[in-house]
Amino acid sequence: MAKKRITITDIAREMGVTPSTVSRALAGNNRVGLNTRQRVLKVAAQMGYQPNVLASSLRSGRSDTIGMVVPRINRHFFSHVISGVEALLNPAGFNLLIIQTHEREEHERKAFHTLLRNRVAGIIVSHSVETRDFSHFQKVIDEGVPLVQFDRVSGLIAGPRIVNDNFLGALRSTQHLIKNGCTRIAHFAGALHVNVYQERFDGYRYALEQAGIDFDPALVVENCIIQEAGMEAVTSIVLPQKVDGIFAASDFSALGAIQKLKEFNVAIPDDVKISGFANEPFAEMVEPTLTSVEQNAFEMGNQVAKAVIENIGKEELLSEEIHIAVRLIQRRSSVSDSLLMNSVV
Amino acid sequence: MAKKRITITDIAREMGVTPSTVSRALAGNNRVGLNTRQRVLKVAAQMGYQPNVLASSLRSGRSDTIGMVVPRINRHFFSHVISGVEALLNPAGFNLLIIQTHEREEHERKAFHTLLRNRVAGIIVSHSVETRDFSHFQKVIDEGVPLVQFDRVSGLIAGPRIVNDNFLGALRSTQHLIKNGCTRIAHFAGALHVNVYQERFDGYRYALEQAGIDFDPALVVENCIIQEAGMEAVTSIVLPQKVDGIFAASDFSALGAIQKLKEFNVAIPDDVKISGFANEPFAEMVEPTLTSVEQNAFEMGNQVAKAVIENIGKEELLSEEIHIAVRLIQRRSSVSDSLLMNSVV
DNA sequence: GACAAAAATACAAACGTTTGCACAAAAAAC
DNA sequence: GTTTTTTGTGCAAACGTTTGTATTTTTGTC
Repeated sequence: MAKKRITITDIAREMGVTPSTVSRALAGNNRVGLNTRQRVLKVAAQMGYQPNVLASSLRSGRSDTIGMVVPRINRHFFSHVISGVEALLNPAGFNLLIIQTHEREEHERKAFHTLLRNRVAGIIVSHSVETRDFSHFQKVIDEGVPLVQFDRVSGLIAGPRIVNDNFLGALRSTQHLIKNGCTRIAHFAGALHVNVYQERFDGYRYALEQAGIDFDPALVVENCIIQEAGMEAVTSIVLPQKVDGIFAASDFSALGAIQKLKEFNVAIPDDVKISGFANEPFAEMVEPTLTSVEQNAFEMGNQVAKAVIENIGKEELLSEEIHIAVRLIQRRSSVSDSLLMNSVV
Repeated sequence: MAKKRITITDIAREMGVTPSTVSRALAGNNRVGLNTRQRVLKVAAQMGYQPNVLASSLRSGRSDTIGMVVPRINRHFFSHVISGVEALLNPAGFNLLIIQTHEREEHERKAFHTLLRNRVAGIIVSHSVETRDFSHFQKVIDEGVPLVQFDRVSGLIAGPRIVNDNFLGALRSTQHLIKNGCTRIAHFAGALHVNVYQERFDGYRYALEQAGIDFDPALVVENCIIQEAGMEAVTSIVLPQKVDGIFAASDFSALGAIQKLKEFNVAIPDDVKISGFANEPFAEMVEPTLTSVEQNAFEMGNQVAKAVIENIGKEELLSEEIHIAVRLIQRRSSVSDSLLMNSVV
């Protein structure tokens, strides 16, 4: 395997200078003469030199790798945040080490260890749904590595937090159902110890309150974010409770509800109106198309990248919380009118 | 930032032994006494020691990081291959550095450079659709880094190739359309310089030939893999040419066709039968549900991981091509019969 | 108890960089 | 023409490990 790699010393020997000069030349240090610098660059290219990042980082104590820990990379939302992060980080000379936790707290802890052992310059994280103990987050900070949280964040941990405006999205979504005539609105909630689901729940309750509709706990389905749960909720809650609107904290459970309701020949949106959350790609493919709250994942990624870059080398993390605006996309699952148009609310 | 980290030397000093003993103890080397080894482990844990992978890799010349370069991480297929790779690689002590190319050859080249600079132990790649020049692949091999290609592979490059049985998938899919009565079958093809699309095209042609149906070049739409292209193809080819079946090399173009045909009130599957490729999640959400060829992405990931592990440290790459079986999933877009059932073909 | 063999540990160099400091040569100032 | 400043380069240590060899300690044998 590994053929002998060209090192800075090889170049130095070849040119009759010292490694330090070569190093400085490659780094663009202006303490080295212009023509030697150019010669070095030429020879390096000629010899096929590839800098050894390991040696460089070890000596300099700096790293150009940022770790990113997410529940899953194949979620529409997360993959777009990743793209947004890359879009700023790569031009800035950093690269991303992505690890998925598959929603397991244990994997999340392991991921943090791996990243710390690899001496990353910073860590970006959206925690797993299992995570309730955030001591590993604190450990990262204690090691002096900047930690940026996004989307699913814990308020107990210092540092930047980039979050969606879940409350407002939920509020607008529920208000939209009310405006369209719903009075018994069920909520498919997520795990309420996770901030995003708690906030969506809060938005839902606030909308009801504002409209003078009594909150009925019987209409809230907890842990209802996957397709199957949405289907079940139809038989267990939606039909028996004569629900006429569903605000789901997830497009997947909304999808399950649509499918199950169709089986029962319940008309959507005439009998039951539905809106989801996250605007998954399938939202405009399902029949009827699904009203949902779109999150600006790419923009969120940009803000995340900005935050992490800003905090590298800082003594103390700046603990700001940045809210990313969301917009409600109205589709056929909640509006019968064929004059329907997408509208930003 | 970076508080002082505990090193092996700190532990050694604390215990009154030398760093080499600590190193060997942590590595589980049996040249160090049992009780000192246990003492070292305890003290290390106590002091919160995190090994420095950079220093370790630099000295040992070994790395526990594998690079993976894919067009996009949010494609159903690729994200599942990634999971399959992780499933074997993580337990084996490796971690994955994932880089997406967004289908740009330039990004692919940069990704390779980044990985080589980081001295990864191996590289896994599925090339971008733009890539026609594979000199960067060769460079990786010349550097002595094992390169494993999967799905989209180039036959010009040595080393393991893990591929789907595209030919057979296309063959079965087209035969299925023929069996269900289609005689004028269009093919939505991809870029034919990419092996997967060429193979699907070949399978389509072979099926026609076997069935005694003349191949009509007018029914082949090149570069038709995205949704919009599928919609366009309906007006430009499908309707004017009185096509009664479509074998699409991509679920996305198949989806576009379904949507457009519905606009024209063409009955699916009665007037036109459609089958796609890749079994994207939306295939069973769209109306009518879409017949497609499922690829065993997770299994492919396993094979990829196996291949890369096997080839680390090898002098010469073993150039085997492994084919992963696919299966046709029959849905309503191609079968009117309500007695339809998923069948492995 | 002397001696060899085996086991445990220490020593020191190496991996490929970066970087503070020393130093020489050239340029500028007097 | 000497001194000062600037500019360019070299020297050598350091980053935190790993590892071949040397050395010490322990164990076993007679």
